[in-house]
Amino acid sequence: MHEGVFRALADPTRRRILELLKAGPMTAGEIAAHFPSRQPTISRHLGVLKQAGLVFDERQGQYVIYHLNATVLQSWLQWLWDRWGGDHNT
Amino acid sequence: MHEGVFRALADPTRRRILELLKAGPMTAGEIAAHFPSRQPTISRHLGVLKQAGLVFDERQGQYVIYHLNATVLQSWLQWLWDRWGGDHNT
DNA sequence: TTGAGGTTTAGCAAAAAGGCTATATAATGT
DNA sequence: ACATTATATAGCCTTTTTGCTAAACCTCAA
Repeated sequence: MHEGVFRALADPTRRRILELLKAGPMTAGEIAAHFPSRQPTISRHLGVLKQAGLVFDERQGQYVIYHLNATVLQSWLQWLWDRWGGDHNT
Repeated sequence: MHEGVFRALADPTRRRILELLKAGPMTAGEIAAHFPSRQPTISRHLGVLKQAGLVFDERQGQYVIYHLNATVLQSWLQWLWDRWGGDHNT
């Protein structure tokens, strides 16, 4: 169920992308500008994140805006915690 | 810092190994017996988990007993939650 | 010291992941 | 229709990961 999430998070660049998006939505181009990798490379990372459900995109004119999918991230974290977390009472 | 953990958890077999060890320590052989893969293959997975700090081993005679390292797992989870978790008040 | 059981290491082949360039697609403005 | 900007896809190459077999390494018992 959360397999894609684990795989997606395995890459440091993808984790940094999520960190970026935590601050708010961003176009693909803006995201790419934060990394040394080429635009198509980042585009593919975004694809992996999207397929994992960690982000979603929204086309706005010629731009594609990426959003963090906090819900999926949260539910994954919850699932993790349930399985491996210790005594967090709630 | 937690890079090894992310990489280690990316593989489903390794995650299942951790699940197994949650129930208690186990010898390498016992662990391997739970999987279709060959024993050397599992041995290498154990090596990856060990390097990530997620398990530690203890030789007992000819056996090598693997333990889950709950501490490392916990601190990784904590770190995750601090970064991406929502409003868990504590 | 030899033998057997348990585990790891080496070395290889196949598959997956990541990066790049070139090209395609989408929307915009002229 | 055409050029321009933004993004995605294709195709290629290199590196990493994974699984296997064969061989080495440890420990125990005889």
